[in-house]
Amino acid sequence: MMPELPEVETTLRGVRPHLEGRAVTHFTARQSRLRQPIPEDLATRLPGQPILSITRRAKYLIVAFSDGYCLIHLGMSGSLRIVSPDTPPKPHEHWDLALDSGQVLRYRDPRRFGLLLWATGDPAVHPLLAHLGPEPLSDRFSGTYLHRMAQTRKSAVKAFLMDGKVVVGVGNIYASESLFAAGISPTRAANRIALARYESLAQAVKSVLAAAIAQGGTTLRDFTASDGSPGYFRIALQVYGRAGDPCPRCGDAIQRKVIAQRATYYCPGCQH
DNA sequence: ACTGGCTCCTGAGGGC
DNA sequence: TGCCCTCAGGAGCCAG
Repeated sequence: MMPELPEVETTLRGVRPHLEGRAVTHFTARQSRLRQPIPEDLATRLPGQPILSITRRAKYLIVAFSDGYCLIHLGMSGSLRIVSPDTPPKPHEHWDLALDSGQVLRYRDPRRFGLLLWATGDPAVHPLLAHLGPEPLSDRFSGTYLHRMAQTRKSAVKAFLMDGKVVVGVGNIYASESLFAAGISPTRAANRIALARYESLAQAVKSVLAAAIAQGGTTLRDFTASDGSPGYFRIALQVYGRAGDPCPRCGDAIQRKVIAQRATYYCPGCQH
C-alpha cells in the first residue's frame, strides 16, 4: 500500500522519538537516484548536527537542523524505520541516517519516486511547499473553502479533491472513500456541487483521514520492528479496490472507472 | 487560470 | 507451474 497522509503521519509519530534531541553521526546513500538526486554533500554536511525537530507538511517530512532542513517524501513505495547499525541493508534501502543514540534511520523505496533534499530558510516558502493547499485536518479546510475553490473548476470533483493546491494529503484511496461517504459522484463537475454537499465532503475527508490515523496509531506497536514494516495498516475500505462487490450501504455493485488517469471506485446507487 | 498528458520506477497480477 | 507483459501510482512539470 502506498503511503497516503495517514501513513506519513504515522511514520512521523513513529520516528520522532528516535530523532528529536539526537545528533547525526553519519549519512550514507547507496542509491542517490530518487525522483531528484540526493544532494552529494549530505554526507559531509549532516554529521555532528543536532536534529532540532521533525515535522510534516502535506506528505513531506521536514527534519530541521540549525542551518537548514532535510525534506523527505516517501513517493508511493517509500518507508522509514529505525534499525540497529549492524543490520545489513536489503535491496531498495537507499539511505541511512546514523544517530548518536546508536540507531539508524533507514529509508527503503523500491520505485524511487521519493525525495531527499536539503534546503535552507523557511520551509513554508520552499518551491515544493509554498503553493500547497491547507492541511485537511486543519480548520482552514472546510466545506466553505472547498465550495469557494470549486467555483472555477469544471473538472471532476475527484480530480479536484486530489489537487494538492486545493487540499493536501487526499490521495487516490481516500478520495474515493471520502466521496462515497459524502454520497457524491466522483465524476460530477466540481463547480456543480452545492455548498451543503461540500460541507459533507469536508467532514468526510476529515473523519476518514482521522480514523485512518487513529488506526495507524493503534496498529503501530514498534517502529523498530525488524520485519521491515513501517507500520502500514489495513483500513476498512468501503469502495476502494472493491469493483463488483456489493455496496456496503445499498448492495449495488461497486463500479470502477478511470478519472484523470486514476482508478476510481464508487457506488452508482449511493453517489450522485 | 485551468486541464490533460507525460514522466520517473518496479512489483504485482493477469493471461496463457 | 512459470513466464511474459501490462499497468498502477504521487505529484511535478509542461504544453495547449
